[in-house]
Amino acid sequence: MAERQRRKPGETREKLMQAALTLVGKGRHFASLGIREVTRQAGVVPTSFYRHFRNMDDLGLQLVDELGLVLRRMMREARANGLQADKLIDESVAIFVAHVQANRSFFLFMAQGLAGESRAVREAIRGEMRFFASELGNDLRRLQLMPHLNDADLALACDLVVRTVAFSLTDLLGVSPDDDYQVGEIRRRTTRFLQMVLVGASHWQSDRA
Amino acid sequence: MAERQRRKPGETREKLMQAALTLVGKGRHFASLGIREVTRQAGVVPTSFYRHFRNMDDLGLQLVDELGLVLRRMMREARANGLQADKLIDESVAIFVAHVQANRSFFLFMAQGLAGESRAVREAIRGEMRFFASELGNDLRRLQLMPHLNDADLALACDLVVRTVAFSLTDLLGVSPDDDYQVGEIRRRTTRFLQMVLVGASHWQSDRA
DNA sequence: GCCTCATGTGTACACTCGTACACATTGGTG
DNA sequence: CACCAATGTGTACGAGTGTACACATGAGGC
Repeated sequence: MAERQRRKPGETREKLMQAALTLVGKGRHFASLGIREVTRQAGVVPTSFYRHFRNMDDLGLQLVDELGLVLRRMMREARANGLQADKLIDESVAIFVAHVQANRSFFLFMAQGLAGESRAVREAIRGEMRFFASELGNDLRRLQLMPHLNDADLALACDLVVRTVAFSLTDLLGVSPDDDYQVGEIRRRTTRFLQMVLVGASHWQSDRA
Repeated sequence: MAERQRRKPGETREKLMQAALTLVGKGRHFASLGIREVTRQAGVVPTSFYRHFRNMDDLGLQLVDELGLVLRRMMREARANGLQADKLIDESVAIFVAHVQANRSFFLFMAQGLAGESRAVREAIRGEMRFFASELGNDLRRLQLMPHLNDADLALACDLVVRTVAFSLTDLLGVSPDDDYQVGEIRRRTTRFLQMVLVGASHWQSDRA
């Protein structure tokens, strides 16, 4: 056990979370992972698992927390990018696609968790989506786009945008990340969806019965 | 074995599929089900499984086929319902909600399968959604709504509608079927989403750069 | 310098799992 | 009637699973 000395605190914990993500990235579903399987992938003895997590659901919840960080990074980059409205959708979608490719396993976990086995994980992921939508609402209000919408309708539109992007996520995860053509098609298609949603939002007030 | 005599052909096959759905309905994820577990729920010996399915993925694929029947029934009912445009969205959403409640396990399976472990099941479910969207396109064209859209843009709008409904599906499956208030909220919210999408589609052509 | 706590290891046990094999019973076809 | 294919049953085995328990080792506070 000479190599034990250089171990940082929390290292095994990270190895276990990373191991779960790796398995998900290899095509496994999170709900079908077992404790032994994860510890094996992490190169750790099974009993070590319990030093950090009570069970697999607990590990899932902590993964959602890290997922939150990934999403926040993505938002920050999108915000820093540009403010001219015409290219805004296009570039935001591009940033989204890039982040998904760079963190494929995380987003696979997110897509699985939306209809996953653990209610707690499901709701945690939905919470992240709600947060994302509300931040988007803040931005749109600040940029004075959609000034004719009241708060409730703006929130509705933002929710619809986030849902649309989330569904595109499952498209994106279904094709090989190296298949530039398919990825480009999904990017274009997502952009069109969002354009259509925003056209709907622009004409919303005036069209209501 | 006196009770063996009254067995119809294919009965065990149905019992197995129903057993898988039952387990999914109880909150389990399809990806985490095992052959023994399903046969136990079906009241059948494990080896019987292989008389009808090669493995769990195979059973999943056959479940998707049955899911197709459920979706077609739902479409037929929606079509038979009414043709006046103003209430069309409202009533279609109501029919959707009713069918989800009546076939909860099937739709749970569908929601899980969208990001499931088996690529074949994933693509089969997407195929069903594509079919649904194309039928919706036929109807909209026949009813002469959205006459200003060319075929590609109409298909785009229909795809967006189907995605929006599919996401609402996961909302609906997340609340108790007896919670009338929450179910009603989801129904109203879904209706608003679809209205917004259709407003976007109506103003699509004229707004494009 | 010692003691304690957080962390990691090794062993063990009772289950469950997928699946192979041989056998029993049926309904339909020659 | 004899026979076959389809379908169901029972048994068996090796591998994998969750987790309990006792033990080892390092870091930090007294």
